[in-house]
Amino acid sequence: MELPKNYSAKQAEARWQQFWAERQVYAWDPARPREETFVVDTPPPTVSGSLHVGHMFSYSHQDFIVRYQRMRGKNVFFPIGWDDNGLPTERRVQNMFNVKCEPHVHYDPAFKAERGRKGEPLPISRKNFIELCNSVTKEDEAAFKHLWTRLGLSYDWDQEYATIDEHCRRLSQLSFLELLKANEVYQDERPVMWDVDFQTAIAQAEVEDKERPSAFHYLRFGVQDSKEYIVIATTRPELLAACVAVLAHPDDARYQHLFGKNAVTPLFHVPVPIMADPKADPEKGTGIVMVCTFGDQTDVEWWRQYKLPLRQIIGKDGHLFPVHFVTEGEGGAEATHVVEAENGTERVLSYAANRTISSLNPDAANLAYREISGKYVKQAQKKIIELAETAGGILDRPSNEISHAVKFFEKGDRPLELIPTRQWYTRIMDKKDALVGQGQKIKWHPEFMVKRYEHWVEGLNQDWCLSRQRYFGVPIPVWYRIGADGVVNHEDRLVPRAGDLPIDPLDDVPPGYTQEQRDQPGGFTGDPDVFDTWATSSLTPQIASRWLLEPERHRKLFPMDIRPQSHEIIRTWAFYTIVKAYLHEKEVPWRNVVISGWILDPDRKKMSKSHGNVITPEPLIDQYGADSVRYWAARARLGVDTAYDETVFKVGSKLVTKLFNASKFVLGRFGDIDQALLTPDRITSETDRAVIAELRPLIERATKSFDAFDYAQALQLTEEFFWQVFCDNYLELAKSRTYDEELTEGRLSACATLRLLHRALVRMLAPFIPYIAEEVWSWLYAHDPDMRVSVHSSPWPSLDELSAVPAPASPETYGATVSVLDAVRRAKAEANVSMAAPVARVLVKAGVIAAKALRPALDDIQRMLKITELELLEDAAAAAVVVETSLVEGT
RNA sequence: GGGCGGUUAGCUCAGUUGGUUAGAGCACCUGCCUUACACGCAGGGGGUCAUAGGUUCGAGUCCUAUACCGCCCA
Repeated sequence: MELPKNYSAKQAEARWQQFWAERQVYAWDPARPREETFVVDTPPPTVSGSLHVGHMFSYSHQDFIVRYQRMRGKNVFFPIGWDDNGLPTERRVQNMFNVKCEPHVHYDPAFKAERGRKGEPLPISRKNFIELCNSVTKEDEAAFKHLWTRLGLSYDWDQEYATIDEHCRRLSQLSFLELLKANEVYQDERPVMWDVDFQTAIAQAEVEDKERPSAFHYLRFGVQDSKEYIVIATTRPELLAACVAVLAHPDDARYQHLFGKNAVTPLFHVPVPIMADPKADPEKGTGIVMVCTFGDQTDVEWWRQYKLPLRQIIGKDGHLFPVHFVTEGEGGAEATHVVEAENGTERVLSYAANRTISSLNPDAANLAYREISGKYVKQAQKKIIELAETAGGILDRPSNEISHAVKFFEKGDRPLELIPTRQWYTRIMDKKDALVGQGQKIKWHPEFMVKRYEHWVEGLNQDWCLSRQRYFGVPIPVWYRIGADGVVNHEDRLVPRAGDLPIDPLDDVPPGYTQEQRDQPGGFTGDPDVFDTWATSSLTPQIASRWLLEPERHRKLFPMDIRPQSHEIIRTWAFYTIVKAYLHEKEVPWRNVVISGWILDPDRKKMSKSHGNVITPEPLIDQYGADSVRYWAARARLGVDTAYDETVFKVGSKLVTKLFNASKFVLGRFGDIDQALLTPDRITSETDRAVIAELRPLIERATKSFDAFDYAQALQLTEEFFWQVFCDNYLELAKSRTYDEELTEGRLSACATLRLLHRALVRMLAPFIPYIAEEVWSWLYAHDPDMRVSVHSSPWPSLDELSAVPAPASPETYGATVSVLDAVRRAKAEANVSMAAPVARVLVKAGVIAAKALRPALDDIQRMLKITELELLEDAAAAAVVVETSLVEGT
């Protein structure tokens, strides 16, 4: 066989990609039983995010494990999906084409989006918007698929899915309908965490605390029918008009005499009750707190507990909306909610446009409110302080600056507000203990990661908000009846038949109705919202197994064996998936969770677009080759964050080159010899048996590591053995025998050993560096009767393969031999001569056992190091092997 | 403030469950073009294992506290 001088990763990669695809090397076989199957719940990456090295890192980790399992004979089920549904895609489309979705705009079938369009965002219809999202995700998916293929990830592409595709929409809606039947989801109108820019509700899992500068402002509240005043410290003075009560700790001596009286808000002159509550912290501010609808979660609790009125002044868009102050009794009761027709769809609004608040001085209150009405929260705050300064006697003392945690939507730019809206929820608060228990039934790798899950579940404080007021998502498959009076009855739901799924309630019609009845009195209306993207992503095991659609297949795949993922999504993806598996089947979704760490930048900072330290993956493959990139990923242990270090790619390249060269060499040594002459029983030399004795513990330890998902350990052990034991020592030692002109026993023994070791090592490196491994496999072993054409379908090395080779007479032969090699090589190095330089005389003194171990290896040692005269002295007193080297005769 | 993890050579990381003199790669220095490989081979310098206590015949490894870094949660 003619082999090139250098290995061309680029050419080899393309060739083997095609080979693997054509031969269906990675296809799952649905006919084989569950016990022989290894099932992976692969994370579908968010395709709208930018590709960076972190992707190649964690996705390679799964592939090491999967390739190992495949070689262990498992029928591997390794699907891949794309998470394209949701906000990131919407945002990407908005930025790319400078458009915005306006549901009242009519569909334009001829609409053509223009990339990089200038000017104001162009309003387009919901349908046009979704079409754009679909086309953009197609492009993004292609980019990911391209990268995954180049990286050599061994997915079964027949199992490909996308979380917005028809199958996923069907599964997601089916899951919802099942949970609705089981009363595990419900709809409720209550304050919910709301992003004012995206104008949607969000769930606890998507909240991020950010440290922000703020200030305590000290406001003097009057006390009704008294000259006294109380000072309240607040960070949100703009909510003053939404104040509904004032609370202090029941034991707080300063406020005892005030409980039961009314405080009067400054500027707006609204009387509010002064109440005692143990949750008020006497140490915070002045110990007395104003309750507003709504400043924070505690306000919500107090509002509920004391049935306080709702004075919602912040709108869904983050502006303060108009409020009218009146004398008590005038203008009717304070409204809480109204229903408003919006874009032809009945939509609940959480405030009354004509709402009123009773004030002791409505004229002054209205005058003050006019100044802040319509402003954004932040500007309103500034204005309120100005008004207080101008009015005088309100600010008790200068404000003091603080820094505190403010809740943000993880993708949002402005603090979250609590806004009462109608949303769908999944019941999880009543299952916290059970969910902790489910987490404990799963094995986490590394083990301590289970704590993150447990703490997250224990810290949950609200049910999972499922609905999002967005467009590119899985529609909530529900319609509502409209009464004869034209009012939507949210209690009176219409649901689709399972067989009709997936549906879009804004396009499709509920059973028994016609399109003409949409949004008409006596007719129906569709739920306008979509699901939280996690409502679908949490079903990846069911999506892949096809669950209720193909129960037989589901039983073969669920629960799955492993869930690989990184640690930041334990609270989202892992958590929600555990929730769904529990709700639907009281099962764990997988038996193992395998957690990858992160790639940090060289300064140990998280890589992110905003830091500008993101590294694009593809050029790294171009430069170093896929195997080297995978090697880099394999060096990092599970769960451990690793600083980005490009020198590791170079180390990977060196390993690839070394394997190429060593393989070329062994091919040259035994490639032309009839294989039948190179069977393990031909291994008769003690040196050869000694090195095989070294291979046994390697196989055992690497196998054990891989079984525990510790691929990094397996690589380290194998690489070390390959380089040091195989290349640097054994190859050199056995080399001269392989050059015997006749097919001597010694030559055959050496060649059979080279073959045995090399054939095992190539397989053991194959999960990490699959391209070069397949390349050299194809030269030598693809047609061995006990092997397969692809190294990746061939069996992982086992001790059985070595059983025909007896153990060496002495277990110390290898160690003793190496110590002689080292000593003589050191002598040559110190004399600054070539390793090929002849050695006149070497005297080895060794104890009885060591001498016995060494004797059969002397010939190999002598030939390797070019020693003219080699003498072994058995010295019962020698504690160790002592080597005296004379390079030149007589020295 | 609570929890989890980390801190080992200039850099990136191992350290097989407590056992000789703490390792590797990169970088650095010295040689060597040896019939696979100079992307190589041989050799060398370089560490108070964050700090302070403790357990033990013996601690990088176990315990306690502290400091710093990171993540998660209030």
